[in-house]
Amino acid sequence: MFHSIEKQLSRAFRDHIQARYGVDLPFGVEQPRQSDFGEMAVPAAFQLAKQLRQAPRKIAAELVDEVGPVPGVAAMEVAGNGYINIRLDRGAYGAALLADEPEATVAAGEKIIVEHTNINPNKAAHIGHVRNAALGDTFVRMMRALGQRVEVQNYIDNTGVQVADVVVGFKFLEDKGVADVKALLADSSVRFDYYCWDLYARTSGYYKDHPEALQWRAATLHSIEAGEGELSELAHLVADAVVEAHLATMLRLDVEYDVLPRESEILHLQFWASAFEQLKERKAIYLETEGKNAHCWVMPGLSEEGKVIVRSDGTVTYVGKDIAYQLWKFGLLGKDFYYRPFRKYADGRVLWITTDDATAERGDFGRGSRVYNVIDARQSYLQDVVAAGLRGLGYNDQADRSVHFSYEMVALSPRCCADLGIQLSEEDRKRTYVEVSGRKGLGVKADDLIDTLIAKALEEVDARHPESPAEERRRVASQIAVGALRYFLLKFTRNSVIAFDLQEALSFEGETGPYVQYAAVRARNILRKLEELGEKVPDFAAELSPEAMARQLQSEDFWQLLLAASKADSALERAVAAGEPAHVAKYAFQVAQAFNNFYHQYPIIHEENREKKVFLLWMTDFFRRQLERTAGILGIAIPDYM
RNA sequence: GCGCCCGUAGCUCAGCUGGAUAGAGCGGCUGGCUUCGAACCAGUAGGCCGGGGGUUCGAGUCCCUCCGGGCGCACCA
Repeated sequence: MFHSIEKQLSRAFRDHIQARYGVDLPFGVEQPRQSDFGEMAVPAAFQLAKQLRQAPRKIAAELVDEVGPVPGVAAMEVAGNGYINIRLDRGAYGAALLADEPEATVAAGEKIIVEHTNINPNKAAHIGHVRNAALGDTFVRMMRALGQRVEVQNYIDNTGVQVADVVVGFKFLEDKGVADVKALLADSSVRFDYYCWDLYARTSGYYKDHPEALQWRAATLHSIEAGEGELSELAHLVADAVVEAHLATMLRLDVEYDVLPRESEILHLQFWASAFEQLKERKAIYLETEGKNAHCWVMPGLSEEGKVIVRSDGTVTYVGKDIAYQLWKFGLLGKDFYYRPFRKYADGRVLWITTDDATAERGDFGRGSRVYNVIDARQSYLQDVVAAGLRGLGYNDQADRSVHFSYEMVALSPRCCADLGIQLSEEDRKRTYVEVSGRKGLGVKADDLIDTLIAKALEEVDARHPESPAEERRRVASQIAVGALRYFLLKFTRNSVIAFDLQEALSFEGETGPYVQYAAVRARNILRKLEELGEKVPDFAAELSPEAMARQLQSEDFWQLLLAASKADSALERAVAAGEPAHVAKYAFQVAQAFNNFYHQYPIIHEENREKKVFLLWMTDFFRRQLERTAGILGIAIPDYM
């Protein structure tokens, strides 16, 4: 509601300024610093003053006189040295919210592709991976909430060096073959992804002292590429099992995908060959004849030496494959995968996986008009190379619509390392944070963290609801844990490095997910309590006349509360435009805060004046809906009780 | 050396395409549970927005410069 008035207001002023002064003036509707200035402010007179060479206050006065009425706006006044402050018609505003008029959403024509998670399937997921997934998943939910069509891809690099290193660990360090690994997989006392976590760190360490062991890696990669031999079979065993583990971990956090494109298919279906032909044909890369990159195919431009795309031995680098993949996402490659259904989520959504089996189905994946790659900031150079590849092929539009949705890493605070018993060097101890490293096995595993959070939440739930069934308490604790974790990772803006602190992440008070959940639970409790007392939740539309609504909203307090609760669409649109899930998190917290304030200050069920009571109940229900919806966009469920 | 990011309250961070008196959480201090459950609420202290120039009617926000910190710049992914 707030947002639709914002849009109408902005349009009215823009049209009027265009007609009256002949200027197309892009300006945003602001929110005044002080609430007694009104609900919105238009700063257009300042910008116009520059062009018209007149005093802003005079222009503002003209605008107010001439712009004409805007639906929902009760008054406009000139303030300061040229602000136009807007006062809304409170009764009409409340009545519109009561009528629950649906907001106009964007017509979903084009498809947006979001790639996120993208964890190498060779070890357990860690906290940094969870930030990636939380950001990607939330951004997807945000766009879907605006009515956009979004496809979620989780790319699986099942043929890369990292998988190969774990295979090397199994085969050459532990002398385990296919049968042994299968036995390990069948052993329910072993968490396979954890096992690989340690093994990967061990193999990486081994290379350091035994550089000759790198030939094992080469042999493994060769076997994988050829698609034959025991090493290749081991690689598939490892990657498939770890992918399963990752999907399970992510499902705990309510993260789901539409399709899993795998590198093995990119290899077997020769995606790279098609991309290579295009790149050569359009001269986006050239064969270097001298210098250190001699005999390599190189993409010029980004650095002095250029970026090697094809090595002198003829193999393609990671970026090369990524260019092919990016071309496919836009439907520009001229090739497609085959697909088979991989699993069905509880909500009915089917997750597909790619296959090279030509008898399998064709699918409706890729061919996006806009692509977001959720990848950490350290890879921005490589993402630039990919975009440059598109440009080199003449796909400038697609390059522009190819967004590196970057975010900073999750590091560990020194205190957190101490809590986890991680030994630090003298040097690291002085730093404000320590970078996690899969190679060193240094990091917080996602499942461990979730388990710890659930245990802590369960203590709280047990203390408060000892009478509830254990299974139910467990579910509530799990929802609280996920709420806490997702909120914690989302409340930071993307380019802020998170110095992960266990104690902070375990907090359920203040600006946290549980705070938001608690507010929603309280709102529900009131409505439930009412029914327990033998009353019915009123038919608000029937009982609250426009006059009654206007009367109640004369209270400045109520008005401000309702205003705060009704800005979801405005907040959401800004957050999507800025690409910042943190803005939604912040908004959710503000609504929760407003509700807690309301809850504390006004007895609702015991209110004796009928009109006021109905109004208060409506406010409670309105807050509840807004809290549930906003939390839902953050991927945070509301427990039955807390 | 080159490129990107960061520097705002004791700590962790917001601050929307430049706008009115710089905000929140935590921590500190003071108060509030016989009430719709206190995972809550109210109050309070705490700031040359890293330094210096500039652009502008107006700068935490844009430009330049310096200082401090982080991350990239492989025939690894």
